[in-house]
Amino acid sequence: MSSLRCITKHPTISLVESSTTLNQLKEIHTQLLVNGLLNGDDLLGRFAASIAVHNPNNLDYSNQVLSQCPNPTLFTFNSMIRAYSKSSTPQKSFHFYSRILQSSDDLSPDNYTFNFLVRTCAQLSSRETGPPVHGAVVKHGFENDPHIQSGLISMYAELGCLGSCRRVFGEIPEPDVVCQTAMVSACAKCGDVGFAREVFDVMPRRDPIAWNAMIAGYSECGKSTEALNLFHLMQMEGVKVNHVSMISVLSTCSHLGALDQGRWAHAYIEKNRLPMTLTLGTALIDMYAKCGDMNKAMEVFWGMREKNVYTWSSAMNGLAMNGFGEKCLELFSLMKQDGIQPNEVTFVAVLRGCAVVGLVEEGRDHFDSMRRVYEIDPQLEHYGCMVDLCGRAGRLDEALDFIVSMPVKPHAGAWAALLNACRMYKNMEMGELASRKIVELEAKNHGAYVLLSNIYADFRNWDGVSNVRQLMKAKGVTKLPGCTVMEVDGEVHEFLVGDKSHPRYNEIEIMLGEISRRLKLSGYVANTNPVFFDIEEEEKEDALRDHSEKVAIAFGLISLRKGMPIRIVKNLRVCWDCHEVTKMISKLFNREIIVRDRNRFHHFKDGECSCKGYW
DNA sequence: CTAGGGTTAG
Repeated sequence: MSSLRCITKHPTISLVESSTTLNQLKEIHTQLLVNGLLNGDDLLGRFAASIAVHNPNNLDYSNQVLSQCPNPTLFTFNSMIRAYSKSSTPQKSFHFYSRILQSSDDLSPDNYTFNFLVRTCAQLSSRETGPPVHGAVVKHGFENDPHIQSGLISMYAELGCLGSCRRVFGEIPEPDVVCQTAMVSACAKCGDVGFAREVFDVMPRRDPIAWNAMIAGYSECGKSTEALNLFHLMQMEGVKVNHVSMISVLSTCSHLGALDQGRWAHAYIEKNRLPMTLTLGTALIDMYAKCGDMNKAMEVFWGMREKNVYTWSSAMNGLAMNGFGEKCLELFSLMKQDGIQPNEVTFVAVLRGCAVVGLVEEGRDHFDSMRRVYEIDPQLEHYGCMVDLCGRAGRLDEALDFIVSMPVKPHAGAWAALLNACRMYKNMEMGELASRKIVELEAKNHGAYVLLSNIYADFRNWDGVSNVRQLMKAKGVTKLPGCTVMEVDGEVHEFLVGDKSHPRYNEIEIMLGEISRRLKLSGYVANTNPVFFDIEEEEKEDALRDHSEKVAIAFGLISLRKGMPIRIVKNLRVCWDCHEVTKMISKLFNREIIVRDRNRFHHFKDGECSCKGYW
């Protein structure tokens, strides 16, 4: 009786929500059929639409209901297009678009249809469908609809067509704040963050979303300083900061490895009681992980009520990067127990976790399970991880087998992983092969030349060393200057290799002297030895003591209170000599030193490093 | 009853 009343007033359909179970849907469906109300009022069509929009997990069921509908309305088809535009198979939207065009009821697509269809194209990131749909928009006369205009701008940004974004935007006589924000975001996504800023600067009204778009744009382009500056400007102008703003701020801190600023952001979120959403929590985990504070990252992780594949993958990747391979694999088990489906990014973390612990067989099993159990085709990255995994364990032939077995042409990264292993395990022939391959792919890959030169030096093959140098000169290979960044009391200090311009350089120099004195006392052989000289890695300077990380560590020793760990971020890989020296400093000065290099973390303590000598 | 811009992992 009560259900009948519900149906006559139609609220049964609006009862469909995301938590409605399939059984409940079936119950409602049965009531609709039993009560014979399906005729005349298009209840079934509305029911199908309602499922599609509010309960997209049951899109199949929605289709089933739709199939019992003799003459679905435009409303129903539009709802289906909308649902599929957000699904994992957006291309199915076009099926319903065709049904509109071919309908015997003379249905004609309206502004809603195109709005959703444009989103489908953005989702598909397809240059085949995007422009024709834009054409259809114009043909049907909807090109002046602001909803569709903003959608088109986002769509062309997905396609990487900045020119088209500008054309669409330019044809809007008086773009509103939404279209302007879409344009800011689009320009940044296409790499022209300068133009994004121009659009942003001339906006007559900037709401918090516009600010967030601009900050995120800087953040994505790696313009960290600009991102943080704009965030501060946003606060000074009294614009309401929300949790989305903080996601970009945290992401910037992750990028910089700026723990102090990251902690400040965390405190700001709590002080202002911003909602701790799933995304924000994940950004926090990533920030702590990329700043080397894995304890704090896991504290946040365990405190989160809800976790998705991003949350798990961030934590797992953080554990692997920080050298906690077993923990990473434990987390993987827990994730599966929790019923979260791993994806290709999760497997990058899993394989890295295996690599840092040297679990070759387990890594192989996980790699095989990708396709077999999860139907994920391994990508270049996964093959690269396998090469690294085998290579680290000294199984160079197996590593090479993985490269040979790649379904596509191996990328430089795979060969680089092999080359690194060749350096560690002193295999000159394979090292030569690997570096030749890298240089074929990337003629100016500085790291490849340096590693090869290191291998030759290991073999006292000075002709080889000299040939590599000549080759580099002939090809005009330039090196990226080594650079180390560290925070002291929230202030960022940058040290370039050989740069003595720091205001406290005199004190730093005294400390560098003190460091070498203590090193010598403890038996460290100064690196004037020509063998050491040639074993340096990505950097080549006359005096190894000028390597930026050493200068930064010296500055840390004089500027950070006793007991405070020294945290530094280096743009290149740490060189062998610096690694040795840092191990000893951690012991001699009783300091924890945490170094993030281009690939991973090194946690130095009591003369040991978490990477156990392989990086 | 179906619309628009900002947000996380490699």
